[in-house]
Amino acid sequence: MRTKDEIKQQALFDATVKLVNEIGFVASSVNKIAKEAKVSPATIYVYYKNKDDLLISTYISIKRSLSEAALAGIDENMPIRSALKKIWYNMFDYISEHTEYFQYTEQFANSPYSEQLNPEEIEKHFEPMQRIIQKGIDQKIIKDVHFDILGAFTFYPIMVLANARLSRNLELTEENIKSAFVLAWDAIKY
Amino acid sequence: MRTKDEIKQQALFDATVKLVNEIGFVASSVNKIAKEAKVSPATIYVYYKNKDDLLISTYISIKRSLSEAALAGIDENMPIRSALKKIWYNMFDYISEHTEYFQYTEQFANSPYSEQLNPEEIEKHFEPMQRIIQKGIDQKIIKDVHFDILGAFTFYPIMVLANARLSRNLELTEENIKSAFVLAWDAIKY
Amino acid sequence: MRTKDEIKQQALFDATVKLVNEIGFVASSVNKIAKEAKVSPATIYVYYKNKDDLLISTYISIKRSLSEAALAGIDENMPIRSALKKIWYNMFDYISEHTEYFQYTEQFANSPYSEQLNPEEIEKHFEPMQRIIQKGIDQKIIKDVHFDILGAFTFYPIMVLANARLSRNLELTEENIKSAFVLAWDAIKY
Amino acid sequence: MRTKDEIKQQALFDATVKLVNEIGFVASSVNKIAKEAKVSPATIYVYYKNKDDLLISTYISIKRSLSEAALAGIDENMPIRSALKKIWYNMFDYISEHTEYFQYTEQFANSPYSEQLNPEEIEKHFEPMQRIIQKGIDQKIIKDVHFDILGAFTFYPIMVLANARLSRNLELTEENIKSAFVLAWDAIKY
DNA sequence: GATGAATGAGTGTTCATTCAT
DNA sequence: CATGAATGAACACTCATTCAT
Repeated sequence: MRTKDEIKQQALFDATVKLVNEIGFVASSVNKIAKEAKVSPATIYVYYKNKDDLLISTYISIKRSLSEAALAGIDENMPIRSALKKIWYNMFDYISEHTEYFQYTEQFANSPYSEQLNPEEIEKHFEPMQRIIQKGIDQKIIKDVHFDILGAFTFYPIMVLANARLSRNLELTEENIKSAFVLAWDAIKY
Repeated sequence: MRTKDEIKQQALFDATVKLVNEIGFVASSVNKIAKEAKVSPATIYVYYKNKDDLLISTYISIKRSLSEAALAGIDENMPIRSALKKIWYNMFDYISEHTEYFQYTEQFANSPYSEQLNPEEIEKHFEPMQRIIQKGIDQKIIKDVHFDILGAFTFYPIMVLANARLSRNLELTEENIKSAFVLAWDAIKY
Repeated sequence: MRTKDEIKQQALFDATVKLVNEIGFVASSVNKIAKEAKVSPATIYVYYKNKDDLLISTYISIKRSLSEAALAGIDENMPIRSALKKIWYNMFDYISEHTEYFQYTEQFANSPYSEQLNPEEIEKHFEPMQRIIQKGIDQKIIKDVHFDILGAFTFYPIMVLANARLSRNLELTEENIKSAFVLAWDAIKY
Repeated sequence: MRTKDEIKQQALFDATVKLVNEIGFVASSVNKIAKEAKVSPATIYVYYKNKDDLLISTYISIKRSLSEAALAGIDENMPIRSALKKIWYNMFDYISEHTEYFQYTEQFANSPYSEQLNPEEIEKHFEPMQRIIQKGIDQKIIKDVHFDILGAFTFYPIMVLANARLSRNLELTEENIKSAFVLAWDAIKY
């Protein structure tokens, strides 16, 4: 019964994201998630080893789809700046269309669950970005500093700006996004 | 009658920060915090209204001390770039000396507890930074964009770089900090 | 899956009544009731919404069975006096056989839990008595006064006399019950 | 400091009665009573051995004052019926003026605290009633049955009728009180 | 595979009481 | 005498997980 499986699993994914957004990580119990997904709590243990597994799988799932969205339409032969700009706008689009996914990852990344993650599991999805940036460094278009520093000024500000909790006063207008990319580029460009 | 015991309150603060760092927000129960502070669980309710109050007060306390540390030695008549650089290094120093405080705030800010915060309670401590930046904008030294955008490229990257969870591969050497400030300044300068 | 266990629910009912009798309402905690019923405290919440629900349900259950016992063998066409006498003796029998049920209701009725009761929920079981008395009034066999007054002299004294706490010195002999009914009848008869 | 003592003790008495009425026996904790009386919880233990002692003393206090009120203007040489009628009206007056005292005694009498009472402590206050009734029996004015039975039809119905919880539908008009006494007298008269 | 029942261990909080001043 | 601080034990209730079907 392949179909049935996937419907339940999707329902669990949706319920998990929804609940964590509405009531937070702490309050999102297995029973509540099960009820939200209209499934028995025991059923969760058919699909996942335990609660941690459910939460971690949900996180990975979102991260994978974020990276796919970010890389849509990217060709590694594009000019560096154009490629980064495209990625930037892709991310903003994705985040503003899926704020609930994004907020889930924010909560997850700062919880101890994240320690159970194999970091490479996530990083591999973002390798293309890393490759583009490395190319920029090699071509002396981008500053030659540690990748984490570049990332902190390229991608991380997106998270801050898209996070309603952290940027309460900022509207995500086209104008503002454009300005933000200018700052990002000025920061990293050679 | 006995008088309230400053030492106990400090022990509760320390225990809260320590436990949240070690086992995370979710697992940090009142009983565990009390045991860590070598105090009865009931005693917590002498000093705080409830668990939320304890966590929120701890957060505010840290934020206040971070802002004080950041502004140490700052004179608002200093040249803009020098002032920001000083703040930058102050923050790095503080965070690297108090990683546990910092990690606490990261977990807190992404938990639903943060919704109970009056945002102005925190923002007021960071007004001097805001004033310095505004002066830079007025003097056409800093780009004229929304403050939240400037902040996202000035102060938030510090958080990422100092956060061991997010920047696993980066060592916080003098060299790296220096590089990072260059990026920050390039991002925001006019 | 398992099915709900009638035996467990009965055990909870018995344990609740027993404990309230032995140690009183105040001291009858959920954990103690669970232990008495040889059940996990959590199991109580499978069968009842919360502690109040358990106590209220237990009360309603007893009241229903008391009214059923009181009305056993009653035909509304019997002569008024005979019917009331039969009810009287039924009540005494029931109460003396189930002192523990009765004492539970006494404690319950004088606790704030009783305010959560829908009064009609209870009263509906005692409507037949009310109808018999009304017939007595119509036939000028019983005094034409408010039903609550008649009740206070008919049924309530049973409670007092059967209550060991209130009538410590009285033995519930056949003789005494007979005498008591004479008083009740003299009080209400036209 | 005699005066101060009595003020505090009175405040504790008032607070106890008030709280038990408002939130019930179960919820009336020592700390809450102390706060209501504007006194430290520790102070209660200066005046009373423990919580039980406070509750029991409060009960005895009320019972004594009820009996005093009931016997006001009673001369043991009055005709039996007049004496009883006077007592009856006294009780109604007292109860309707002090419903909070009365409700306290109702809750107390049905709690396990009452087992710690020396019954004679209370009964001695009601001896005059008992003597009057005994005289009635001797004079063949009152039925020769056990005193507890007579009491169950004389004084207890007052409790029911005055108890708002038990007689929700009854207004305590002059008319109704008069009717009720007729029933009481008819019940016990020879 | 899927379920609701069942649970021991734990949750945040309040309890009656004692301590130190 | 009078107090607020302090507490271990208990409170009602929920947790993540397993059981029996």
